[in-house]
Amino acid sequence: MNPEERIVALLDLFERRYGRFVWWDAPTDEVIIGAVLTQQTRWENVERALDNLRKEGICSPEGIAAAEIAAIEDHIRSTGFYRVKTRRLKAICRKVQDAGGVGALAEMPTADLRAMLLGVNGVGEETADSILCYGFGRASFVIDAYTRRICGCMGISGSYRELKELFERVLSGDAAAHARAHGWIVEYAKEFCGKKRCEECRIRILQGSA
DNA sequence: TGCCAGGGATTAG
DNA sequence: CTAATCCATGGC
Repeated sequence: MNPEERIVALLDLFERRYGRFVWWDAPTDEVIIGAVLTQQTRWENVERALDNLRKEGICSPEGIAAAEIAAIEDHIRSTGFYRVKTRRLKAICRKVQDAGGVGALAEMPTADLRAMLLGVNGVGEETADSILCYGFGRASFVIDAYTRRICGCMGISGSYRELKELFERVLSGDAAAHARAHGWIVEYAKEFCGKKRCEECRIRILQGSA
């Protein structure tokens, strides 16, 4: 099987296993903030921080932009790296505001919006794609550590761009399919890519030969 | 107890 | 372009 065929087989396996569920369904405001908070951090710890921000009514670009540094640091401490993340939140929220708010961003072409997000200090490719895919419903595939791990098990490796383009070729512009596929990868990886369960993982059989 | 989590920036080779 | 290091809390 060639790489494209392996991805198709992988996604078929996932759909049969998990069905179609929405992995991350949150308002655009929260996706922008959550995407930064989840960098190198377990989601459960991010949820606590988001709860804190919601209670304070500052879980939005406007809220973060107006809030005190020390207050934000305190609310997001559970996510680790709280000082850099506060700086990053301030940076991206300021940028969103300057651009006219999320409503204005929603009107932008995907490529332009992606370039804009990447221009923010603290927003790399994965964070930008998460925001595009889950916050703005764009067909922009997210490559994370899990995706790399699973691709590696199928004998597929490559740069961020190469892997992203591989998935996007297979998913052909279907934004909802992009969101589902990445969600499946994370669920599967959490279930099987811990040390022990690796033997139970069925992905290796997708390598095929030749 | 030590290791690692849904990264990114910076610096060095 | 790859590798190492820093950022830091929380859970198993």
